[in-house]
Amino acid sequence: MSVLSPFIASRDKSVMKKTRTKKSRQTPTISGKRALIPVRALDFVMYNTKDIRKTRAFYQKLFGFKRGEEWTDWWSEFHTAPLTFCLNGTAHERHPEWDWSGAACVALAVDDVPAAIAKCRKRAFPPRPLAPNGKIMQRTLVKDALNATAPLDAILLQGWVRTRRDAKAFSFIELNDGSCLKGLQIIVDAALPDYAQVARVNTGASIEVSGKLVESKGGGQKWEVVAEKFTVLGEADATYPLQKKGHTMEFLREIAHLRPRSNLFGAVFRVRSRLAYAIHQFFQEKGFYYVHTPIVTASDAEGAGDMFRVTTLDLANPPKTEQGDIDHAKDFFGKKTFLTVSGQLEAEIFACALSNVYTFGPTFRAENSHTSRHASEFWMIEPEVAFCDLNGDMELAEEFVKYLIRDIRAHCAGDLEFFAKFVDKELLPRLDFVLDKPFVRCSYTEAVEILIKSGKTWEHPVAWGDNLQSEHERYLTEEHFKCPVTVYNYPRAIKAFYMRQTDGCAEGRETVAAMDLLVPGIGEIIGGSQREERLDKLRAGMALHHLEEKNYWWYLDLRRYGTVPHAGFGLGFERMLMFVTGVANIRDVIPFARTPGTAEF
RNA sequence: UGCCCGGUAGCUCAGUGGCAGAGCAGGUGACUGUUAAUCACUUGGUCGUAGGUUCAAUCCCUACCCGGGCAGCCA
Repeated sequence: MSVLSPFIASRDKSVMKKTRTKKSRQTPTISGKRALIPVRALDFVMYNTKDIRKTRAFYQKLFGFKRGEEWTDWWSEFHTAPLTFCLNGTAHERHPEWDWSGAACVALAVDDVPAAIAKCRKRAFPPRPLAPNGKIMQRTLVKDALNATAPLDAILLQGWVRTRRDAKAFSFIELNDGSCLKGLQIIVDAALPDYAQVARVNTGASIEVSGKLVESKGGGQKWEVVAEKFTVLGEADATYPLQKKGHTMEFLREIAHLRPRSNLFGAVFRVRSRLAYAIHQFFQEKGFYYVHTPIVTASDAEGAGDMFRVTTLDLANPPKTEQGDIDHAKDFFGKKTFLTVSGQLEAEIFACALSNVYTFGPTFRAENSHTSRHASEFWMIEPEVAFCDLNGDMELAEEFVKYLIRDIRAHCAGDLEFFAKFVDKELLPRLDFVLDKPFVRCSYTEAVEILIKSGKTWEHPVAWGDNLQSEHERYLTEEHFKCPVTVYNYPRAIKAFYMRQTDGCAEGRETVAAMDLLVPGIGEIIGGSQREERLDKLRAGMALHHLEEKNYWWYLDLRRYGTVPHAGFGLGFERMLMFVTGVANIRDVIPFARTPGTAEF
């Protein structure tokens, strides 16, 4: 077969009309010696281009064919080779088997029409199954199929095989498409013409099945699908790492590209998605505005851990000043820059304009932490509220945490049951307990007294003025109160410069309006404070922490012009997710975790 | 970063100073409306890497790498 000449659909109104019919979108059609060959969205460029020479130039550039080469040459290559190319900066892979459905059309004049059509048919995915009424079937998600209220004569499912069990006259296939935890059982009768394909199906293969949704004859599930058409889309051989047997979390972490297909991680990431949604919903319902704070920042001393440097300087040969130091003025931003550890200072700016705001985005800590609850890259939610004091802040934090738990309880019930069964038996009672009870509020000073009176021997001794250690926080929330605890009013010296000094403190017992929300099992999940709104006190705080005012001129301006009391907090998104799912390691609630020494995927 | 534990088949793990083991997965066959199906047979290994001790090291010692736990730092 050879293609004689290109024919752009838009140049011929009659052809253009045909391209818009549904039928022509599915299969090539013939009109005299002209074949209508459906192509995918990319080719819409051709379809819409008025000037054929521009189109040629576009494809010349795209495929690198030279002027004078026959159109035929590159066109045929276009249709035979899987191509990778770049359009509008996006890399696409041209799969050799295209799904023609929904495609635009380009008309070609060919000398051997049947051969051209045969070629196209071969390249396209098998045609979408037709329902009894002749319409193309739409895919049904497993989640929706399982919720069916009546049998269905025609259903189309696509997904991945979890397990196959062969019987004498048919096979059972458990299909999962990630839409929910549960899979759907597929029955493939050995008499079916497609049955030969079942032998190619192992755990992990991707398949497409159409057939009838019927009530299951066996126990264990309400619905099952009796296949009428069965297609293997992608095989998975014996090297597929996910087996039917349970895997350790550590092993699954090493195959982060496949672990979302496991029950546990599918559930974790569905809940993660819902939790993110619930966070926005909570704040939006309360009239908070969402602020995007910068990820690259020049503020390097917020007292929240070590920061990652951001630079375009040649590290092997950096520009130097006359004194021999690295000349940061020559760097991309003209100064030293870092990845942010918090959006709080910027959020304060917006709170002092829009009143109620929140941020929700990634933050970065270059701490060399090797624990189950620290990551180098994590997401944080930071509400900031104008005209709000510490009490209002604590109330908001409590309401927020309870709202999120209630939302996940209501919308992720199936996934939570799975966690309760396999991850943390106490999960559901604990979540309900948290919902029922008001959080305990306890001042730092009271907490220190409780710890001293406990009679426990501490690895780290308790003394007023020292930070509460992990063991102390755990004792308070897990043993003493057995409930989430908000500890507030911490010693001034151990907290950040921007926290509001408490009025009327005794000499040597100065505190600031800080609060930490501690929850059983995880420890600190929220840290927040009322911000110092008085210019003179803020400057004193900066002096105490040895910070240079010139680096915070804009922050100080907020106190110079129309200052207001305001407060906010930071909630670690992943820590909340750990609390809600019972998953013990932060690396297992992040799709692709970044921790010291690990940035795979 | 400190302390502790671990690294043996694709996965989960036993094991011993003297020929390397099981279950699951894979393969073959049987059986079966099955539910991580079952039964029989079977393929599969530089015992993390590099040194050292020893007649002999997967095992004992040292260093390093990787993973996990706890602590610090924090959310």
